[in-house]
Amino acid sequence: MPATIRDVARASGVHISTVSRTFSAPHLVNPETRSRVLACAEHLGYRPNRAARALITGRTHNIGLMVADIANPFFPPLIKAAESQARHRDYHIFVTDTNEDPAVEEELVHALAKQVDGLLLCSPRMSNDLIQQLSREVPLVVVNRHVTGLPSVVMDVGQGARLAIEHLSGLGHRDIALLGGPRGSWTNREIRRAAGNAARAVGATLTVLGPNPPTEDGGLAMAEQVQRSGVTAVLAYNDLMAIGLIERLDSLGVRVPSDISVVGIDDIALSRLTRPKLTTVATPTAAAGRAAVDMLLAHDPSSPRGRSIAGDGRRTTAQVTLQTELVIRDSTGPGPHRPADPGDAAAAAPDGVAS
Amino acid sequence: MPATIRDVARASGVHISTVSRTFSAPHLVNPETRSRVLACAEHLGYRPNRAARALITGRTHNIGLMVADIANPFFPPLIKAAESQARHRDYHIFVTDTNEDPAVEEELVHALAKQVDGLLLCSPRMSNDLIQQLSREVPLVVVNRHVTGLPSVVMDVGQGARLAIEHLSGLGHRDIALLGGPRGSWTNREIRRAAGNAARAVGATLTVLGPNPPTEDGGLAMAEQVQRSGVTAVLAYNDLMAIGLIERLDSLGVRVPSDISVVGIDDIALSRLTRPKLTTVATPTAAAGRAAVDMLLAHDPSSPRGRSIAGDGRRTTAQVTLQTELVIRDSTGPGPHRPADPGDAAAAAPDGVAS
DNA sequence: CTGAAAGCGCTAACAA
DNA sequence: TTGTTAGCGCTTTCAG
Repeated sequence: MPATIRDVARASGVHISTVSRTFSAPHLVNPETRSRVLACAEHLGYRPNRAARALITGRTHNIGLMVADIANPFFPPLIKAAESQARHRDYHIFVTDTNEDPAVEEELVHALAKQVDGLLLCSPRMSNDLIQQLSREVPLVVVNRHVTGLPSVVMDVGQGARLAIEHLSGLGHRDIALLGGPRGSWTNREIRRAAGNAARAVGATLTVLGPNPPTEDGGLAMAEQVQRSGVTAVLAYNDLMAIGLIERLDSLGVRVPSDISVVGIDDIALSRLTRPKLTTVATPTAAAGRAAVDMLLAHDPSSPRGRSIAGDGRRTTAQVTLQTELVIRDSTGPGPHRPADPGDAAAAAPDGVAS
Repeated sequence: MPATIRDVARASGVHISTVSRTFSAPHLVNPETRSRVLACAEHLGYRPNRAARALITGRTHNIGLMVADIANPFFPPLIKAAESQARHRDYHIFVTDTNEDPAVEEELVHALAKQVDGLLLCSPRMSNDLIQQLSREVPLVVVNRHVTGLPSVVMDVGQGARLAIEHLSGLGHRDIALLGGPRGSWTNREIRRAAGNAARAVGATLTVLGPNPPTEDGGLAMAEQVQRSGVTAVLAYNDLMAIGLIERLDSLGVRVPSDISVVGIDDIALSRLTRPKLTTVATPTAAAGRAAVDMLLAHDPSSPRGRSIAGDGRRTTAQVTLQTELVIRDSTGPGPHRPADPGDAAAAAPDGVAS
């Protein structure tokens, strides 16, 4: 049986409220009493029961983290960073996998609401309306998406997509395909918008292919269509799709980058290990995990369920946008239309970074 | 403000204990009353507060899952499967990352003990003694390791290592290196033992190199030593190390599999995507995650903190061993000593499975 | 600075 | 079948 506050009180000869104060408001208790209580607690292996404490304080010291697919290599670094950040602030993290299913997402928010001080929704597939509505039940921070009125952390994939298109254009590519991601993905819309604008600016044509599942298979399945489309370069919604695409192109006899250049997005660990190594847009996933936790815990400590309040009493809705970078590796090479200055992007050092 | 049991009682004109029964023992309440209560609950968006319930029942309906490194691709499929299994049994999962640090592990067990009904320790680095001692505080299930008296789920990596050595021997390799994993890893000892025995049985010499960190870098760092050692084949502690090794060997001008054959262990998703595709021992990680959750929840429901009890009242300590298989891909090829029957393993179909 | 008392949301005997 | 009562482990007024 684990020791309770009563055991400690009895052992140290004080009332339970004094033991309570020793842990939750140490400055209110006489140093001598305090050290005696602490000694007894230590000896009995006592730890305050957080659930009981939560019942009365309203703060659980738990956080929920919802991701679409734990096995998607994009998420583990984010989860790891969030868990670490939370733990250092004395919080524990519930991790849940929604299988890209909006219905599961909603149910999970309800199920976890009472057990956490807030929820991190990573790349949620629910509608904006629903997310806003759910945010009345429990504080929410949204990652990889903008939802009006809610704090969010996004990676600037738009900028990344632009850099990718400019890189390809600089290499002499004018016919580029965009391998789209899942329908309803904010990231996908962002990439599409930015890539479209960038292509227009550099005078390239952009063919959008999709939507597709954001997986290796999603890329595999599109290889023939890419081949038929006659493009000389592809920007994929993420690295996994890019890798699947390259894989299948290879078995179709299409070489990367000599026949077709491919750029991914995310810079998952894997992208450094494939042959050819993948040119990709690096997104700072670990930083996003930390930032999301920080935003959630930035609430006024005295108002358990409140939103961040600015000094003048107005609500502030923080939006963090993290920069992305283009990492040039081996899956992109010269295209049919040589650029004005041949010594430009094409000559960039391998594994170089352009931002 | 979330609705409490009292709100529902008031709205439906019954006592709170009737509302309580409606949710935790529906058969004890009149069907008409029940549906009225349910309707009110639904209308108010009421959900029982699990923390409050746990306080009195002793069951939190939470599980803790401790892994050494979330970002290690071996773990995500296990976490995903465990989370899914737990959720379908109405449990939530705390996920924590210990950074391969035994001290963090111990602290985390204490910290989570009161908040969970049990803990899954995946590849823990703590001593057996400590684990046994901690198991008196909270039910523990150990994954990837045997601890006397505790339920455990292990993959039969010994069998896998034997298959790998036999495969290499069958290809004509007689000088084989074993790239060891981290010190203190049960899996590592098991591989080493089985590989040693198998090598002896087939008349090959086994050079053990290590210990090494279980990462890509761990493999990278050993490439030169492998080259110098003069072996023609390598069995690595895991796929990550195998991939790192191949990577560096390649840049040293050593080709895989023509110069050196390499076998990994785990069959992470990545191993299918590298060039050459990795021959490896597949470990059923998802099955392990599910099995571990099942073992933890297999306790007698009436004894919140008890161990599994056999019919005759004796304790049973379940040990699940999951089979592994050899997946032959492209990183292994013929060695200098041709086998007796050339049409044997060397001719196995690509991506074939031998078990 | 410390104790007494009330109560967080809920379940579990026990009566009625 | 339902209500009453006590209390899980803890924090938080309010007195003293």
